[in-house]
Amino acid sequence: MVDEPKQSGSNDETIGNIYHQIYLAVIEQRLPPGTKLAEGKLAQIFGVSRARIRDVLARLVFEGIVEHVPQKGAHVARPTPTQARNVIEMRRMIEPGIVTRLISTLNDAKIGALMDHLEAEADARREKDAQLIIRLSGDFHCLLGTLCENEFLARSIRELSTLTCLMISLYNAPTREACRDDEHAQIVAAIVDRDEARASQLMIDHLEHIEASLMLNQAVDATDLDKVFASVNFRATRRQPETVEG
Amino acid sequence: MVDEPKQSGSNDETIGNIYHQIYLAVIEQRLPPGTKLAEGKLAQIFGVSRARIRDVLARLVFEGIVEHVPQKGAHVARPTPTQARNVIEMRRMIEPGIVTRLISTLNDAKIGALMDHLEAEADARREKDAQLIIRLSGDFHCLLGTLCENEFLARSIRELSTLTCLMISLYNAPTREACRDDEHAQIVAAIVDRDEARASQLMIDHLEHIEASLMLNQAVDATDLDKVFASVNFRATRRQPETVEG
DNA sequence: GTCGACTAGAATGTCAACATTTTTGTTTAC
DNA sequence: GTAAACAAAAATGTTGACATTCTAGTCGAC
Repeated sequence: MVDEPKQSGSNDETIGNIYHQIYLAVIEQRLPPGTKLAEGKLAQIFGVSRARIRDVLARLVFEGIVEHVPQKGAHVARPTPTQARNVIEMRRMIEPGIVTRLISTLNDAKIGALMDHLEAEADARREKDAQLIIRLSGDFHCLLGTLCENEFLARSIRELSTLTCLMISLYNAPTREACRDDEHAQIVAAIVDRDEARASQLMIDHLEHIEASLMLNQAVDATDLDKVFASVNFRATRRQPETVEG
Repeated sequence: MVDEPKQSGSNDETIGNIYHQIYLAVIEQRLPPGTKLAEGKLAQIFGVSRARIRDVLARLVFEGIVEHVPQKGAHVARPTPTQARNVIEMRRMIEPGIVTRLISTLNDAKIGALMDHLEAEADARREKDAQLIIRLSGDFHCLLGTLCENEFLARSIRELSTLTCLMISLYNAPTREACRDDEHAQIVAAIVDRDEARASQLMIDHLEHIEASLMLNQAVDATDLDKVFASVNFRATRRQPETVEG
């Protein structure tokens, strides 16, 4: 009669958990773009078989968070500048629609959820918890997607937000801040006022600020190392050859 | 030096091929919504191991074309009325954007591709090839997505178009036609004229015609059988109970 | 005749072992 | 000292077999 609690919960739960942990690690930049995700190591770390890890990686690949090259393995994705522009462009198309739809179905519970989130963001900013700030900034847009009660919109914005995190991690100018402090609060204010036009416009502005903060001109496309060390005079930085002989 | 051609091509190609064949079969309604997709049978049919079929099914599940219930297996998806409305709603958001972007990058090659497609659709209609008509109707929207040169938009509209096919298969009123004959041609005409406003409006009208042709009120949500026979007086249709006593 | 339990078959979930390819480290020739 | 060639190690790709779960068919009790 009584459900005997298995020590590790259902297996389906386990792989969802693994997915979430890797997902969070990518979002919070603990696994920077380009990081290799070796199946064997992950299997060892999470105490499951490689097949399970393979399923998780397949899902991450499908969502564009991870890139997979045959016989080479999986790596955290490195969106190209073109992809970055396309992500923002698509977000400009659907996010105004999301706020519009959210306003048309707004209720007290949703307003409460929005307020709670803003508070959490403010807290993270006060504590200067960089990882948390990044995560919550993305979560804000995911929350709007969830609250608008259209699962397809919600999934899309979630995937695009995640990619945006990777883009910021790759291309953000250190001097600028990708997410200005008060923009989310202003958007929420417009939503609560049920001012569709203002909310949509603020959202578009917000997305354009994000795009503007990215330095997409200096293409760091390739395998990293080539471009990173392209301007370094290799010989000059070595120690002088006087102590070395054959 | 010379590449020795393997008899069956690369394995990656093989699973892409299997995916495509199942995908086409779903689109063309040879595998109607709800059809069970047993791993073992598919493995036998395509001459590959079950693991390969599993990968293909996982991808179809990700795309929403196939539903998976633990311990029960995979079935061709049966979008609910709510899902159907949400799919159309999202399409209303992104497809005007797609035509706008397509117009801004239009060239002769793209116009040629659009014209070729219209011709193929007309041919299929002349030949009254129902399966081909359905497929090409969906392909039209995918083509717009591809031509607008934004991979994320292209993927989204491809997935949403596929789901729309399933929706039409489930909910289309037999008396109405989901895709009016000339609407695609009119949209293309507006695109070639570079008239963004008209093209967007025609696209929205087109999507609303599709939604209007669906009978989403009579919810056939559940496992099919329950609702289908809900209004049937079961006893009345049986033979009279004179031969039965307690 | 209906309902329930039981049993045989089939399908799914999982894993560990094997084959292939890539990468890394060492040796050898020039 | 450089560079190519070879060898060892690690990682990925793939498969077949086993365990568990669900389904369907049969049998027996009331």
